[in-house]
Amino acid sequence: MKPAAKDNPRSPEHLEAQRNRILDASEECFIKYGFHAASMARVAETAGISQGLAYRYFKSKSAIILAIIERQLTERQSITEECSSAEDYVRKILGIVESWSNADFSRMNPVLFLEMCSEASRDPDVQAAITRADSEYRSDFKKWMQNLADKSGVSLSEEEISKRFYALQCLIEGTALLVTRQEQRTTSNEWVLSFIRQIVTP
Amino acid sequence: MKPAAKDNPRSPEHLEAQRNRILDASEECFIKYGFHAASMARVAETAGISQGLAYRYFKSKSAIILAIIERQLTERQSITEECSSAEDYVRKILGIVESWSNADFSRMNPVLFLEMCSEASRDPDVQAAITRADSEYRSDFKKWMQNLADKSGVSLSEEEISKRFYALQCLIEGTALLVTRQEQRTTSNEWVLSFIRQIVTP
DNA sequence: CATAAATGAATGACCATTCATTCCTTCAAA
DNA sequence: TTTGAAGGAATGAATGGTCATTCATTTATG
Repeated sequence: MKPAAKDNPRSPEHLEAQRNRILDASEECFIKYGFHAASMARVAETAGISQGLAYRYFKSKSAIILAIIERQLTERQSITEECSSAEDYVRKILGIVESWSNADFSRMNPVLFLEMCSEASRDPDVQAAITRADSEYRSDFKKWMQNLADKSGVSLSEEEISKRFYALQCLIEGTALLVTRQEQRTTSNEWVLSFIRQIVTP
Repeated sequence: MKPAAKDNPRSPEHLEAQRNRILDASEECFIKYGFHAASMARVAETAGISQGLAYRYFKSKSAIILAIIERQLTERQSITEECSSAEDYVRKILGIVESWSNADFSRMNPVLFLEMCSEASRDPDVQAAITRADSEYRSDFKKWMQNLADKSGVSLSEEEISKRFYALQCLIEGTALLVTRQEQRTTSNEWVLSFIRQIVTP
């Protein structure tokens, strides 16, 4: 019997695991110190590897941030695919906003998101990656919203759905921005939740 | 006759002008490169002074970011004071959101705002400064909203107004976050404006 | 002349990236 | 089954550069 593939340094599984270890460590460090203030030395230390090895897996430090965006996109796609019903979709969105409001950042970290947006305003590659992610989200939302409208016998134009998506983004990302600087939440976000419900009502 | 005080290096006016020059240059550089990636050399060059001089006016680089927040707070206070009527207040808020949507960042720069929030998640001093600014904004809003409710004969609790303010912040800051990464706006933000109007309706 | 503003070169730390080297697995030949 | 060569994975010290901050010195004013 062959040894377990996972422990074999030559196996594709090992390579991908290493890659993910580096991405995990990078996320951790970017959140803790910020993208520019996080050194590759600390990323390597956090990942438990040597500094040089990181450059076997990623061409440069900024290549890592692109890979993080890509990975998040992939993870999200699998989530979307497994949520079949329309109710699932909005429940998932509300779930993320509410978990953030309760300082639960396990699903998607708002500080990391901020860090990426900051970088997007300067690095065109990062901007392109995020724009691509945005349009995937939008097209998902369109599909879902169109379907919901059809069931209610309401007709919604492409443009109308785009406007709603823009408002939805504002609310989600506004929440992300707010929670990054509040030690503890004291205010309820029921207005935000009510607005989100308005948006998803045909 | 004495020479004009403005050109006199010993006058308090000159000292404050220098200080503001450094703050202006810092804002410009933080927007352009990000807080950690902007070097003091470049800040000094942008301000047209020597590197050492910046340290006569600010103890350290992070002291500058605190001073920027303080200065914005001061500027905003004078704006609030000069807007007497209730209509003025909401017109001002709508004006900011709409100017951002039209890529006009002259009033308050969203990228700079992002940079500060990022830093707040790591530097407690920055967090404290922003929290202080937040509560000034909130107390302004409370005063204004309470007044508006009274005129309409509606009674609004402190808590209710806090909730509305939280939602207002979400919408404003969500817009800020979105505009930092879109090359050109294609979507109208009429839903966002409608939500803001709901918030300010007693 | 005394004093404060301003300079800019110097300092020591730290950074991203590279590369000569070592470690480890594979696999074909004995 | 053992051997050893081949080559990819991993190391970590070295490199060249940049950074924030300091300070001896110069400049300008009252």
